[in-house]
Amino acid sequence: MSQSFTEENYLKHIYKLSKRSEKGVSTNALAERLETKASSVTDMIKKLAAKKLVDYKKYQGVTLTKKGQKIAVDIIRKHRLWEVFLLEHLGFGGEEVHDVAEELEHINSETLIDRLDKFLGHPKYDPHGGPIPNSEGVFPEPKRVKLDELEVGRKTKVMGITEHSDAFLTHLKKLGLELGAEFDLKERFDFDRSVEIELNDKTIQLSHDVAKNIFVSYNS
Amino acid sequence: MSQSFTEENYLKHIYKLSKRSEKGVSTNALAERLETKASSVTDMIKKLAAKKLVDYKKYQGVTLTKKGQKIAVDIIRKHRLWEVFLLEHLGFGGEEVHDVAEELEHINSETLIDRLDKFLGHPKYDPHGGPIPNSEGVFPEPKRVKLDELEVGRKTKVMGITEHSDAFLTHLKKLGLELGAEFDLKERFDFDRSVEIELNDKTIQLSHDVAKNIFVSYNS
DNA sequence: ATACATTTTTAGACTTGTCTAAATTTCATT
DNA sequence: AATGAAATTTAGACAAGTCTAAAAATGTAT
Ligand SMILES: [Mn+2]
Ligand SMILES: [Mn+2]
Ligand SMILES: [Mn+2]
Ligand SMILES: [Mn+2]
Repeated sequence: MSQSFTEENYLKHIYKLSKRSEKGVSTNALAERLETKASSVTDMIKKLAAKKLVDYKKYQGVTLTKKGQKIAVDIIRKHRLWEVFLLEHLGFGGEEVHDVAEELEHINSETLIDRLDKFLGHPKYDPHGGPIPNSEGVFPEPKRVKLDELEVGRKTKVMGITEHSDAFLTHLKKLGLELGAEFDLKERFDFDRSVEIELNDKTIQLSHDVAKNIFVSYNS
Repeated sequence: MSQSFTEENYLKHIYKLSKRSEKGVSTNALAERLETKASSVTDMIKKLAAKKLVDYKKYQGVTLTKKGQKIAVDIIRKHRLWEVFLLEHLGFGGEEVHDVAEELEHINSETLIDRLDKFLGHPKYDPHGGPIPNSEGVFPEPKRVKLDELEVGRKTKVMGITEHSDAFLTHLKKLGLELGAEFDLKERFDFDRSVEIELNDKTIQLSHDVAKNIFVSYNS
C-alpha cells in the first residue's frame, strides 16, 4: 500500500509529537503542527485508522501502529539523508535546507534512498544533530547530546547547533566554537547552569543559553 | 503562480508531442501518453487554458503559450539534471533512472536546481543524449545526432542509446560500441542505410536498425 | 452529398483533502 | 453534582482530478 504526501506528513508529525508524552497525540496539537484545521485532522485520522496506520478512539487522541511507525521513521530517514546531501554536497546553508527536504522526503524509491545513503557514506546524524535511522528503522545509539546535558569531564566535539540566528553564529565564531571544534567540559555551575570549557588551551565560560543550543558528540 | 504535479506533467507532454507536428496536440494523443482518458484531458486542458498556459479551441487540439512552454522546458531541465545525478553519482543503471526522475522533476526550488546544476558541472546533455536547457530555457547547440544521420567522414564518440533491450545491449558490447567508444564513420550505403565504421583499427558494418539507436557526438 | 466511424466534448458522479458552522464530549471549577 | 469553557467530532460544502456514458463535431468513403 502506498501513501500520499499528505498522509506521510501526518504520520511523521504524529510520530514527532508522540515522542514528548505518553498519551495519544491530540487533534489540536496535530492541527497546529500541520497548519490545518482540527476538523481536517479528524477526517484524516479516520482514514489512517481505516488503513491500520494509527490507533484511534474518539476524543482520546491517536498513536501510531507498528506499520504507521515504520512509515514515519522512514520519512525521517529520507528527510535527514537529503539534508546531509544538500548541506555537504550542494553547499546549502543550514536554514535553506529544511523546506526542500520537506518535499524530497516524499520521493518513493528504496533504490534511490539506499544509494543516496551509500553515496553519503552512511551518515548516522544529520548536521542539526538529528539521528538517522537505518533502513530497518533503527536509530543509532545516542552518543550525542546537548552541551547543556553533557557529563562534566568529557572530551567532546561540536556536531551541530539548534539556533541559527546571525547573532548566535557570530558569537560562536568569535569563541572559536565552530563545527568540528574539539574541547573538554571542565565544570558546570549549578547556580546558572553556565559551563567552563577548555578549547585550544584557553578556558572559556559559556552561559546556559549558549550551552543548550550546541550539540556535542562523545565516544563510547 | 504554482503548478501541481499533474499540471506539470500535462505541460511537459504537450511540449514533447508538439515537437513532432505543426498542428496542435490532439486530445487522444495526450490521453494515451498520460495513461488517462480523453475526457480527463479535455477537463485539464480547459484548466490550463484558463491559466493562460495553453491555447485551446474546441476540437482543434492544444498548443503551449510562451508561459506554458517555459514551464515545460523547466521540467525537462530538472528531469535531465536529476538523471545525470542519479547515473553519474549514485550509480544507477540506465533504465532505473527515468521513473525516479519523473518524480524529482517536480520538486520546486530554483536554488536546488541551480546548485545541482553547478554540482554536476553544468552538463549540456543527459546520458541518453537529451540536451539540457539552461535556466533561461535555452537548449545547447545540437552537436549531437543519431549515427543514422551523421555526416560521413566524421570522427565521433558514442554518447548514448535509444534502445535498451538486453539483446541490443549485448550486441553493442560484442561490437565494442560501449558508451564513450570513439570511431570514424567511413561510409553509408544508400541501399539499406547500413553504415561502415572504423573502431580500434577494425572495420565494422552496422545495420540501419543499429545505427538509428545510437547517439553520437562530434566537435564543432 | 450521405452515411458511418472516429474524435472530442459534455453531463453527472466519485475520491481526496480541505473548510465553516454546529453539535457533542471532556475537563476544570465550583 | 452542576456549569461553563475548551477540545473534538459531525454535517454539509467545495476544489482538484478522474471516470463512464452519452451527445456533438469532424473526417472518410463511397
Ligand atoms: Mn529538517
Ligand atoms: Mn513533507
Ligand atoms: Mn528520462
Ligand atoms: Mn513527472
